[in-house]
Amino acid sequence: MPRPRVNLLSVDLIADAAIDLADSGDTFGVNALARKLGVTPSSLYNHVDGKDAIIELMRSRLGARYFPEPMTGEWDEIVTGTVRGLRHLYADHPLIVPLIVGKTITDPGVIGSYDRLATALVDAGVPDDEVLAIVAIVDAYAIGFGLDLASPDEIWQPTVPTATLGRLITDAAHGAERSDAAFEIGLEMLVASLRLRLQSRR
Amino acid sequence: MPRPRVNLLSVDLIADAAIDLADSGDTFGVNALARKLGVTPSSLYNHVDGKDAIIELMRSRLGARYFPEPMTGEWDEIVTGTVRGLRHLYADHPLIVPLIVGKTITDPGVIGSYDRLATALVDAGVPDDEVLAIVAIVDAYAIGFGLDLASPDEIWQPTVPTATLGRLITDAAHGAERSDAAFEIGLEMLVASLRLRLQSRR
DNA sequence: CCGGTAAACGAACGGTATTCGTTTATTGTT
DNA sequence: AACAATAAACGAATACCGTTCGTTTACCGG
Repeated sequence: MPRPRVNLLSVDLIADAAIDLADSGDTFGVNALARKLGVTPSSLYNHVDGKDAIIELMRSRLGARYFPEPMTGEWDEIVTGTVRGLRHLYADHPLIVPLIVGKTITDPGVIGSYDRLATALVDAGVPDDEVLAIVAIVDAYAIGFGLDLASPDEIWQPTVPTATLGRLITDAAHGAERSDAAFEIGLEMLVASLRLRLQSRR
Repeated sequence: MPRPRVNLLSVDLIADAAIDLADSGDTFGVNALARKLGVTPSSLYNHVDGKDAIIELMRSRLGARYFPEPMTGEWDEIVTGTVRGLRHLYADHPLIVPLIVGKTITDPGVIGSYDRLATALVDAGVPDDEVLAIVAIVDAYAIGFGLDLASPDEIWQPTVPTATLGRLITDAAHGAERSDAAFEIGLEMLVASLRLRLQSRR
């Protein structure tokens, strides 16, 4: 097929299809993505730089979707807003997490979000050398709870009898709204701890 | 080469070499692992069930290495001990994290560790439907801080000017011991929050 | 009208994980 | 001691995967 009259692909189309593909549970890859788009794998390289670039594109697009505008307000509002946004993102797209974990973040929009969070913490009085750690905690907290909400029965798969875990796993499947409540309480605890930490530094 | 007089491979040899390979930063894979062991890829399948099984084996071996005996004591000692152990594990082997994240845990030893943690929390009075969430938080906290300690300058890679992040990243490289202090404080906060949560439930 | 750009394809390359059949050393049994 | 079964290595083959490159051809600007 030569160049078609109307383009079959675009960066946004690829990003959206990639997110759908990852969400579907089928193993993620360039070939599968091309198949889903009804296109040859090589065609994708006219629009995008390869697999890693596509993944970074997914991060960017989801970031824009869940953080349409910069967080504003007091530092604690920015923290809670960021954590809640991340939690929703990871909960809605849990299978994206293994793809992006450990990969370097380059997207300017996402970098900007973390930068604003870091700036807010610095402005609030958090010592420089703890800001990155706190940002990491915030991120980890959201990831942990997002996964917990979305896939409670797939993380552990006991093949031997357990004292507690097996029972909890079967019960937890029905506790999504309870997980929600626990998340809110945990978030409140997190922010309270940060407030405490700030006061002791002043 | 036929069957050699003395075995070239064993499950433990494979597991250790796999951990070394992942730690080295070279892209992890069965072929590369076989190369490192001076052996054909197919030979590995005489001892091991494939890539995922090897990864699960790494988790198991590292678990045994960092948690040689079951945690005992009060619930808060078990929590802090587990988090510290996980942190050391992830900090010493940060490149393992992307390999194991999102993959189902089947190793009996590792399952047992989580099971004992869950049991301790239940015994301490944590409501059933929050135990899994807390275990997930504990895990996420360790992962987040482990990565923070081991690779502070690779997580973010700003290509545009930032207000705060860029400066913090360059400074943070020299702050490993500060990260250590922040970790301990964060851990103390975590346990304090759990204690508070327990009291309010009684 | 014509030349350059760009978007698709198809073919090919090197790499990966995995399977299967083979050789042969070791072990256990009669 | 002879022999069968087991097991550990290899080599070849398979079916992918991500990526590159050359080719075709539609579109757009001068």
